[in-house]
Amino acid sequence: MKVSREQAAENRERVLQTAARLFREKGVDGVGVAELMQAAGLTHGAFYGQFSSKEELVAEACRWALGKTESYWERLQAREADPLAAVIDAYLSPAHRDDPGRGCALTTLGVEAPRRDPGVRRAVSDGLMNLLGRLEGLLPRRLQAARRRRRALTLMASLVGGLVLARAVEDESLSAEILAAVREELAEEPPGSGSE
Amino acid sequence: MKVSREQAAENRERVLQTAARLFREKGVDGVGVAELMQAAGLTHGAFYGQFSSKEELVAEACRWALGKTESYWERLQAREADPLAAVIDAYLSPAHRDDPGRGCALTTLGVEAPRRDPGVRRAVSDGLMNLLGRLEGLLPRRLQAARRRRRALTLMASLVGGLVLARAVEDESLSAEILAAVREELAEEPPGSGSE
DNA sequence: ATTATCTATAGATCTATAGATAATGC
DNA sequence: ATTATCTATAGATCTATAGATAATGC
Repeated sequence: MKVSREQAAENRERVLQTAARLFREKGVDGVGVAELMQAAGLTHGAFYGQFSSKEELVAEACRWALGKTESYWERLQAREADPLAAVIDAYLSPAHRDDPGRGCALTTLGVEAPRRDPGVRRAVSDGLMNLLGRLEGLLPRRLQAARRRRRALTLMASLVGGLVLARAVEDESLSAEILAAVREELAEEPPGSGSE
Repeated sequence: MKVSREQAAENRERVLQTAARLFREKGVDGVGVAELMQAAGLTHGAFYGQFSSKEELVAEACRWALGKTESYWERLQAREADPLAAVIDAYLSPAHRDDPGRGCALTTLGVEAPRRDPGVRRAVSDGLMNLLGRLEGLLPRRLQAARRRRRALTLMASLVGGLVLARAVEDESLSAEILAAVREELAEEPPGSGSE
């Protein structure tokens, strides 16, 4: 049965959101189109009216997920007294670690990007560049632009790596230690010193 | 046809090495047992005489790959004047970025660990702990043990995240910029200051 | 009339196993 | 006799498509 144009757009959005969650949780190859569509409350066949291939969906899901992370950072920036510390603490929190399905896609889909279609890599690149821009904006103004840039790149790397490692290990106490270590070290390093 | 016990051990080792490479390159779900065995020069069926399941092979391949990285670091430590700088430069080199099949498994299999069997997580945890121990040993002695530990954890996170991001992006110049930024920032930060 | 969604299926994969084969090693 | 490897296949999945259905929107 056909649905209204509006309903169809809603359905598509729901597929995208479901895909973004399942791909992050189980990996792209760990989720079939049929399973995905069932989770979104639609049938397998309806998928190909919405997307031309699974790979196209992967790219759009990456873009969608990274956009969500960016708008989350934007909200933090608007309401927190120390937005940089807020981003770091939220990123390296146990809650983020334990919820990859809703978390930053760089730590999940980002690792799959190199072996996927150019569209996926494009989506990840764009998302990363946007997040880097946000981070740069949170760093102290007194730093030279080139320093801020370098600092933002390294910060992003530490966040991503810290979360990946905290998720990878089996031992809960080691995992908590990783999160705390990176958090503390990022906080302590005089981030605006520029005086090496 | 049966082969000698020695030959059988060689075959098993070759399967392990092939698996460690292909899993890192294409992801665990991206390689079938049949494809893998063919690449190792054996038949599909021979696999189940060597391993009880694909998942068991994944765990052993993780352990094998991380062991290789550790012995590589050990070699650097033995022959380089500044072994810490050597490890960092090698890790964040374009050569490492462009050869995931032979590179550090934390950046590839590490991300898959959370969704795999406990044996895989165990292998990754053990490998990571060994690498962390090596890193701690490379940090300046004058630092307190707790500081060294924290520094090693953060360093490892920056290395892993930097490599993951450098591989994820499409744009070669952005990728090179990421590697250089993390390398420089890790070198500049007075790694033994302890004077925040 | 158009089109979003449905059911059903083709064709290609996947892991794992069963049973045969042939060389090793007692 | 044992056993590492082989061929062949079962049974379950996977992506993608073809053709039917039924509600929307002109």
